[in-house]
Amino acid sequence: MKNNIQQELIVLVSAGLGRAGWLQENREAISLDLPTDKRFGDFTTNIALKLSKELKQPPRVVAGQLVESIREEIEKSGLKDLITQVKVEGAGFINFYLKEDYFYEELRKIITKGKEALKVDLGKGKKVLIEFVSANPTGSLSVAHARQAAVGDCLSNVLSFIGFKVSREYYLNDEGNQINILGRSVQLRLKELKGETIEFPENYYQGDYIKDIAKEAQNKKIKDENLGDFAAGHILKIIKQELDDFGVKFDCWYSQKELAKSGKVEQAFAQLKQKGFLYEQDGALWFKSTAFGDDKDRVIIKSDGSQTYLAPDIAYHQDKFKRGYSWLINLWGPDHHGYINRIKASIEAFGHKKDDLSVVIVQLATIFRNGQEIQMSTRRGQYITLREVLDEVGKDASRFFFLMRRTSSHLDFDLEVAKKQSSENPVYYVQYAHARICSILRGSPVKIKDDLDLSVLKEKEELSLIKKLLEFEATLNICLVTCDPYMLTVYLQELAESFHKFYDLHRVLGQDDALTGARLALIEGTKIVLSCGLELLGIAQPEKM
RNA sequence: GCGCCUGUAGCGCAACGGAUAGCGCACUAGCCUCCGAAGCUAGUGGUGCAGGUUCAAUUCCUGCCAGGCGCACCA
Repeated sequence: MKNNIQQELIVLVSAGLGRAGWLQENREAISLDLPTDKRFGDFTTNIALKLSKELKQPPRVVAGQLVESIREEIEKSGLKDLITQVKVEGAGFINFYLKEDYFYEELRKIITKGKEALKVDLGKGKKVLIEFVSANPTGSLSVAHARQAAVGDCLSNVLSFIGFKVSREYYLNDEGNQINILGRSVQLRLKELKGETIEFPENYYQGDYIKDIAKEAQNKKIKDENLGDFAAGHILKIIKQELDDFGVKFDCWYSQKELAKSGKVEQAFAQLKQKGFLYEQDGALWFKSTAFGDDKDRVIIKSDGSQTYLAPDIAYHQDKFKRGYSWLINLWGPDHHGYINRIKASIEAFGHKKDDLSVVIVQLATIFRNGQEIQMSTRRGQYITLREVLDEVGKDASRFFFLMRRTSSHLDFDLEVAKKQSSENPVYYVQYAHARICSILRGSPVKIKDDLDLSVLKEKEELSLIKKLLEFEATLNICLVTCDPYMLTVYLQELAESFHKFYDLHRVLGQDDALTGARLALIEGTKIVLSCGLELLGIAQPEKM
């Protein structure tokens, strides 16, 4: 839809450049954008500004000549009847003004084809693996995980909507140090249950849930050496339930323990060794990550013979590619940013491109309660959990909240404020628009006909609402390019605003049939886009609230 | 010390390098005999500091100031 006309306009500009004799091979791509200000046409290009230096002429002079060439090209093209004006404005922008018929036809596509009309195949079936959350099964999920879950799930939704074949994966650290410590923590609580006086080490897990697990282990007579696995399994069930309640489902839970058993780690080492990227020093085995731009080489087998965390992770990422994924996206916390170079080095060592892996750092959400920051410490069990946020704020509001900031930005979140202002949360603003539309549609005696005449929609608010609907596709593209779904939340607020403004000034029902019919179609189209956007966010689309 | 993130209105946040820097909360003044006032309209008020690149800088680069996070043969 819009992509098509955008492409056609770019061809026109390009032809205009050719006519003016300014077309060159190595010129950067012609950009044709939606103007930031709606008064400046429907599409705009700054190509004349870019060219002015090279041509040693003032921008407006260049633009003036170019616009003449473009006009001549338009006369010869199929767009002749759709374009009302092309003119130079501002510093030297060339702005295109489209006939309203174009927008009416695009709206008609949305109401006749529904959500299908909003789809555009940017992914072409490319297989992408999104790994996120991947929290150790040693305690309930924190708000940091909650934000990752919201972002990862929504990004997955968006990517599948635009034609990618997406798998959501959770890497499960179900063995190693942390699991051992977890097991010993339970063991100590067991001793405590038997009446022994214990001293609880600083680095052990201290939350009350450990005591609950200890009681259950006692009932089931779990042997000491199995306590770690038992506790991890127990906690994993809790985590799965928390994610489920948050509306996040994973396609695959990838077990580190299974990976270790499979021999894939050793195979990966053998390949790296063959390629000359491993060496021994100080009794340890090192990966030569500096060959790919890392600051220093990294140990993968310690001098005591055990593996570092990096070892299985190298094999894990290699295995992702072996499973047929050509694009990997990892959502990591900011504590992992130093880890990016070494893991990218590893995929390059196996012959993949650095950009085949996109690492998105999801910044922390800092939680306040009554203005007081809550310090996070998993081991002491002092942290706000996903569960608490869900219970206090609800799924829809909390998902929207986690998504409404750029993922790379910090998020401050006072639980008390969020609760108190919950009716003023932006999610309600968007949902309210949807419910309002449903209410009008319910009360309408008139039905939307396929052959209705939309050209009666001439009011400013009507046209800007239609144009806003057509920006949906560009919004999804921004989410793709930035690997960040937050722009969708911004867009939906703008769309809701555009609708509310229309609603306030113009009545839908009770007009003559032609106008009521057209306006019903307009709000039906708005409902479709709102509903689609909310669905991608994983948020309810209430018909009443 | 090194690396990453962030400095925009009283507070919380927007702005592919573009045109008059937007929105919510708060505050002020209005709008329901009429499709949902969880809404709309108007007003108040702003780019941390200093340079640089550019026709154009909130955006890119350098330095400084401030806040957050991370810098293991931990996971």
